[in-house]
Amino acid sequence: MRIEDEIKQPIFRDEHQKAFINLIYTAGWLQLRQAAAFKPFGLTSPQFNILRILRGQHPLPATVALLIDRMLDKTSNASRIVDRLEEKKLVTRTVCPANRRAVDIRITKAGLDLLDQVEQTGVLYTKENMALNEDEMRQLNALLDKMRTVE
Amino acid sequence: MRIEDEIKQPIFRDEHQKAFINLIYTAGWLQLRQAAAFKPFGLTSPQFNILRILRGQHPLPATVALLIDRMLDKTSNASRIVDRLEEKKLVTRTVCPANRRAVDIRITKAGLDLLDQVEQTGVLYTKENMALNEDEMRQLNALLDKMRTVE
DNA sequence: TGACATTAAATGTATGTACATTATATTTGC
DNA sequence: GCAAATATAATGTACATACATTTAATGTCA
Repeated sequence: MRIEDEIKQPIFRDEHQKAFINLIYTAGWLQLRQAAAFKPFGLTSPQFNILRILRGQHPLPATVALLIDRMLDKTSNASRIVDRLEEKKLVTRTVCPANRRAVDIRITKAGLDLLDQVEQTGVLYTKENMALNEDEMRQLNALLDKMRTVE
Repeated sequence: MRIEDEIKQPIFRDEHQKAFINLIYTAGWLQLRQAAAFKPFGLTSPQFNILRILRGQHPLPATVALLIDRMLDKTSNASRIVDRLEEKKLVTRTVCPANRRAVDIRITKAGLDLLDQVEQTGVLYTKENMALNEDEMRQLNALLDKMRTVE
């Protein structure tokens, strides 16, 4: 369905305004689908993303600062998302011996297993979620990268 | 900056995964810029969007159901966003005389004036926020609309 | 060394998101 | 006319976002 019909706004000021709204709407649409896929596993999207970063570091630890650096949403509060993961015993938190201001965060066996489980359902980033072919995906990536080249 | 560098992930599984992450990242990037523009006026993005829908209806009222229907994020809680706008006296809420289950929501003069003020700064949906030309915007809109044609 | 700045994470507060439940009002079917 | 179903908005709860402040450890340099 075209964005005009999705939000019942027949006319946009220009293609810029329409692209802006279309982009935000489509990202929200994708995130809803992803959140629904995570739900049976008791995970939210940011929790899943942090687990993935920790697996990338494994068996080395990550600090909160490293998580923020790698996160999609850098303004979100990594500390509190790690709280939830720790409660679920998917990560551990220990004071870094080399620098006692920092905290070493590590993914547990249970965390690694849960990631595997989620990924085996194949719900992630797949063609089933996005009706574009390889070439269209490349065009989209190029447009998005270019869009952000302001200032 | 390419998405690879923005989130310091040099390799993606495929263009689909990259497009997924790029889309979510870029939407967040746009929303941050927009939120920063609204901040001097004491408005958040969802509050601004609801004011715009109400202006579109003005001088007719809108119900909560109509707001949800028109909102970009249909799962957000319109009732509570209207609470904030009412506290700031930018909208009024009265029980609909024709159907006392419904609530008539109207934008006030102060609300209309505030919208004008925000828009006169020219920060909205403009070329300054998105480094694509008219033709690229059209391509982007087409790709996004097509992307959502699954199921 | 000791005052001061800087770094790293946690905490506080307001708002929003996601989804379930509740409270009323209205509609429908008998 | 009245009980049950439905419609409409508000409320409750958990989590996340945005951003300011606090706490504690470390670095710097007179």
